[in-house]
Amino acid sequence: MTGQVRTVDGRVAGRRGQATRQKLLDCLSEMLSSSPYRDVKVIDVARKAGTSPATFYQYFPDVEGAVLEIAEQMATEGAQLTALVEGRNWVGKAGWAAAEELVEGFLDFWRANDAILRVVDLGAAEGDKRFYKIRMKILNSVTNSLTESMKELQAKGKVDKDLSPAAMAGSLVAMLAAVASHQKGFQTWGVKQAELKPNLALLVHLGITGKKPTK
Amino acid sequence: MTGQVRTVDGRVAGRRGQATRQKLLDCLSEMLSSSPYRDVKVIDVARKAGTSPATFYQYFPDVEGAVLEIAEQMATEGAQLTALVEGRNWVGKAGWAAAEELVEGFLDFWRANDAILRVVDLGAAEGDKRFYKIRMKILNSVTNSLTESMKELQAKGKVDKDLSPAAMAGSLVAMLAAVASHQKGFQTWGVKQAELKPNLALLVHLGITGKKPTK
DNA sequence: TCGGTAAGCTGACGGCATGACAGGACAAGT
DNA sequence: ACTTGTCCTGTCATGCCGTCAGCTTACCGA
Repeated sequence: MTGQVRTVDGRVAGRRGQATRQKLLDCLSEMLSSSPYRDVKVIDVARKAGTSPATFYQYFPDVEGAVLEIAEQMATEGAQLTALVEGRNWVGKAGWAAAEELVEGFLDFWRANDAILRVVDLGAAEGDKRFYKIRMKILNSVTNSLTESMKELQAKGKVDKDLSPAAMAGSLVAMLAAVASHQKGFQTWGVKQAELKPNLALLVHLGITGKKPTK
Repeated sequence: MTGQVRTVDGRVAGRRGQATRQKLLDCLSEMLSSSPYRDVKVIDVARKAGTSPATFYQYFPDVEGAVLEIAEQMATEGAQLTALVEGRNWVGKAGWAAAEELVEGFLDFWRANDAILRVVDLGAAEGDKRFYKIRMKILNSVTNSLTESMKELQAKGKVDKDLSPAAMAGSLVAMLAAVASHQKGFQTWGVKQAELKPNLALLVHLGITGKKPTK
């Protein structure tokens, strides 16, 4: 499917090579969590991985290239987020549960990958299509499912027809992503995690169904 | 109030110095719009401003320091966003108008300052308190006003009392900020600007009042 | 008009990251 | 032990960073 792993100069990487490569990715990932993206240097990553800068450049064109790789891996895992929405029933108590679990799952995923997601967000906002695509890959899985759910509700006449499901789903998902990436901020400020989740769930429910949830 | 403008080594800047300083800030601002934050180099900014790198370091400790300056200026202008919420009536038609104008004003402000806001967002997400403070300065003006509005509605019994106004306002503002910073993305994808705004306004209205708007 | 003083700017330099290359180290098969 | 292809590193040219001494410019009081 994805073809073999190759070095920058075209050689196929063997077992040892792949291990080194992965170690570099892991170290980079760690560095992204601990220091500003702008200050992450190839030489530091290489040192941390117990190798030399030259080795880094054998597997990646530059830091950005390696980041894209990590992001790609994460995006693949992120596809599982679809499961949070797909086949859900948005009516009655089940609807409230669906909203709650969506919020929960989303925040968890974001917390687990916050460092790399920050960089992806920045890249996407700066207009880099490669990052944008990755961000889409993650968000689309949720957005599309939500859009479908809303369309169904519209078809049954339970939601105003003049709403754009895509825009609504997109806005909700953007909200979740934004809140998720500033979770620490909310905490530092006055808002507790416990208060945040029900509010988000409420907004999601209101947005999708147009009605207050029955808890 | 703000004291005099000073160089890094403590001298007070005169008229000429301030002009140079401002020119550097303008050029930096421009560069942030046209190239990735990570790739903005002091030497490029200096060249663009028709001066030397050494001059840059006379006024700013580093690129980040200069960015903070720009962000500070923007945050001051951003305080006017409060006007979009303060003293608003959220009942009936006026409520819908309030929601619409809030969304409109927010997206406009973001579009006008997207480059610097991206960087502020990143800095805040990375945990830098200085950037976080600036982000707060902008968002708080809106968040606090919204929180007050909700509390009033709660006092009148028009909104559930078990909701946290702060969390709700924070979530809504975070949503607006997120959607605003990915406006281009939404367009590139299938969602049109014209569809986006009413949906956001609807969500804001639903979140604040708990009810569907009367248009 | 004429210094004197402080502001303003720059050339130059050591230091470090980048990115390329060639050659040596290593593992696996014969 | 030898060969082959993979893997790593020493080294080097290049370019940016951040700092300093020192030069130029503007302002001001005598």
